[in-house]
Amino acid sequence: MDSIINLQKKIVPELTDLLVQRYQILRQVSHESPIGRRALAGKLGLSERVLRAQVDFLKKSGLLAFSTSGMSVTDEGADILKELADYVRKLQDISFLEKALSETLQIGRVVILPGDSDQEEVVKREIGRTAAHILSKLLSDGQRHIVAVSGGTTMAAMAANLTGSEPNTVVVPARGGLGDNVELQANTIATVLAQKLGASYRQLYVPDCVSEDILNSILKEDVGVRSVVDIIKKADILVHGVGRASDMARHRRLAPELIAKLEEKGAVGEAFGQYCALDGTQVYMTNNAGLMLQDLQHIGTIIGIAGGKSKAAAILSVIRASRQDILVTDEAAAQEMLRMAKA
Amino acid sequence: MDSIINLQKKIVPELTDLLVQRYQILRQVSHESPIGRRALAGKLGLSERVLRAQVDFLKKSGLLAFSTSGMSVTDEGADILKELADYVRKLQDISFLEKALSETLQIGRVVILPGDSDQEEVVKREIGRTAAHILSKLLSDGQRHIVAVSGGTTMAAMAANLTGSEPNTVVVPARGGLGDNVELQANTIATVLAQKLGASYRQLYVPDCVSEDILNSILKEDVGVRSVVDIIKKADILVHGVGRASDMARHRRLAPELIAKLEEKGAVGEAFGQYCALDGTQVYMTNNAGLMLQDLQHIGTIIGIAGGKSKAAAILSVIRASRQDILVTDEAAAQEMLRMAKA
DNA sequence: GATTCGTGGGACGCAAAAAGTTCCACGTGG
DNA sequence: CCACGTGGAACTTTTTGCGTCCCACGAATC
Repeated sequence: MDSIINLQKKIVPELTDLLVQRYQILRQVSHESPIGRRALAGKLGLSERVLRAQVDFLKKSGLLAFSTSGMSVTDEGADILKELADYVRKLQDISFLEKALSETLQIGRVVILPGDSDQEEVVKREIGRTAAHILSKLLSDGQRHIVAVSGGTTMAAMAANLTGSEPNTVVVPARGGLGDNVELQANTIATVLAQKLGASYRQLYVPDCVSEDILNSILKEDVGVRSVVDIIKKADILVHGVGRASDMARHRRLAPELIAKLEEKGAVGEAFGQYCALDGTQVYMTNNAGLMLQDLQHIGTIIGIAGGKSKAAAILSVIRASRQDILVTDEAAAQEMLRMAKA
Repeated sequence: MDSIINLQKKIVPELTDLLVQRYQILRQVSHESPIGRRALAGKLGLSERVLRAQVDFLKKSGLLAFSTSGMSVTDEGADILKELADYVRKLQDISFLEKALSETLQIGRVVILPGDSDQEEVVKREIGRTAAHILSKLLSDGQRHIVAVSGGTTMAAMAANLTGSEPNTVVVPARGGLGDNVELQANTIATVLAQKLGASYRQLYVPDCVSEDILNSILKEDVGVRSVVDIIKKADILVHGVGRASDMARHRRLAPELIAKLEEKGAVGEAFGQYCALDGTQVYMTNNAGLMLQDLQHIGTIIGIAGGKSKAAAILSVIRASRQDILVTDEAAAQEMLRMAKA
């Protein structure tokens, strides 16, 4: 049942509005019958003409009956209305979720894709594709942009789906490298993204887990790293994924005592090197070059992309710790976050 | 799942064509990729422009990818296509059924409504409503029509749903009265129908089960009956229901020996007084005034309306026995009839 | 009993979207 | 090197959607 709804949203998205509109008309009529066109149009905020088109259809379908005193729903219409209720709720839940999340968490724009990334791999792809679309729109204003990106599977999904022609844009990693899987490193993502966009890119080769002294000396002496860091600090768009703190700590092979410390302080989420607790406090930041928390306020647009019920706490912590302008996530994460935020 | 499909067919039927079209495009591309617009449009019998609109949409949705050698489906498109297959099959089954039945039984037009009248009362209503719509269209050509109707619940459902303004039309019962339930008699149906249409009507008061002698004397002496019969013989539209032979025989309270004879000869279906066997032979005809089998060939349009899996054999027998121009039935009956016709 | 209000139905006309048509630059394969 | 089929785009025609106004009619109120 859910799969059908998602399928339809994908293949005939224009149906949703129409269906919801007809449902609303039917419902309104059932509550206020008999009611005339003009009054109904007023109630629903529709023009009389556009309402008439729908009403004529519903009449032709035998769901509405007309009398001299106005229209009312037929028996069949009442049956349909009852069945339709569930369906529309499912269909609408998402836009409702988007609004609720946007208001609760003070995020300018929330986009939610149906499903759960944890369960269906395709949802993560969908998040990536949607984020790609949003980024693409942002970049297409003709101005020069500096885009900072993080790593991760979701970010990779975004990069894979991006196309465009933005020769003025520069793509940089938000922070220095992150071990293991090359394909998911910020540097790699930045490269792929830049190539897809026809943009230029700069890379930042700073290993993780270096001591502060070594890092400082690199920053001082390595003019290549210096110049890239300077560009990063001037980024006006930041796109980042979100990881679960425990996963990321293990992934980065942090020292056991550090992991213990993170746990103790309640770190649940991680984004571009900063570890956050559920209440939004920053618990720890990896010792690396690139964007710092204090840099975020100067960035024009911060886009977070992450999904899956298991990541809800992580996403929430990151949102609370930093600012967030656009969030692209999935239904499962959104519902869980809303539940947590209320508690 | 089925309920959603029916719901959508009812509330947003215009989606169906669109969805099927997009599905067909996706499928065709997946089979012949890479393929270009023109070739694809040719294959699908679409104009290039209308195909392009759909193709652009599918591209925007990330289901189709374009290269210099043509278009092909993306991974996501392939997933969608797979899921879509079941769905479209369900959606299309009916139009497929309509075509198959129309060809197999040599009926000009077959209209099938989803569901089973035996199971859901609402389906019978739907059949009536659809038939009403068709009749209404037929009558609205401004010409003078004589409409002959039979009795039965489905016919009553049709009459209930009819509206129009056809003062030139005359409605008559196809044959003489049929005992018991007044509301379902042909005379009553004709009256209701005429009133709903704003048409005039004539009634035929001839009791069932009279001897041939009495019938003949009535026809000779009763000038009222004579004149109505003359009108009936000139009918250009016949709308009739179909009954199961055994039900009708019991309903008409035929003599036990006659019932036995009917059974022996394999009567399964009944329509306006004629009993038919499954192979299309006419087994028996009630002794009454009105339309005879030989009159049917002079009638312009014969519309049969009946549904329910249990009536499949009856409908099939009647179709084979007489001519049928339009058949309105339901999915269950249609499937069963097709199965029988193949066997 | 007259009047006024709201009803559904219908008609006109403009604007925007859809669809038909045609052209062109380009990559591919012979 | 050329012919062919491609995608992209521009232009024109047609259709449709929708705003607007009007009318006949029944009901309720005065």
